[in-house]
Amino acid sequence: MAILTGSCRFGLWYVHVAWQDDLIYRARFAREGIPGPVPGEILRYCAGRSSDLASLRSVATEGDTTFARIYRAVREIPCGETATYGDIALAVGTAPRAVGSAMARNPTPLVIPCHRVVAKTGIGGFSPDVAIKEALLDMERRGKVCGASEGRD
DNA sequence: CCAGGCTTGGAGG
DNA sequence: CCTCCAAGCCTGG
Repeated sequence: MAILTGSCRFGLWYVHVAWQDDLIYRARFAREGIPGPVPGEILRYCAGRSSDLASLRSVATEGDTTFARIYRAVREIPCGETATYGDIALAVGTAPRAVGSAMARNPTPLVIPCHRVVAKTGIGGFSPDVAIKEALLDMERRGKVCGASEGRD
């Protein structure tokens, strides 16, 4: 079966996803949408409904490179919570700056919740727009999207 | 090899 | 409180 591509809306943005079953190859935020399906969990998450992004896998966590280890550590941050670049660096055994680089190049945002990694003093950065990060964190803090899709509400 | 990145902590005004 | 500066780590060109 071939890799699927599609997008779904998130506020003023669209999330483009390249995937196959529960494995995500690529995700990115863009101004325009493209036709095609996205995984149900991502669809529900973007709609602000109960979902479980942790059930999805990312190609970014494969291998034993420093970046892969960073992505695995980031993936363990619970929905609704945050960790600093320094926290992740300490856990992985690298420097905060390296964590920042890894987040900036995260090939699968959402699946690798780089939006939950904040600076020690502030929210930190997020491309293409830090407003997306704020929206995601705000949404998670309200608990609506956290947890398996048990529907309800 | 070198620039640059979603950092951080310390020095100094 | 704010600006400036260097240490430190990794990846892509």
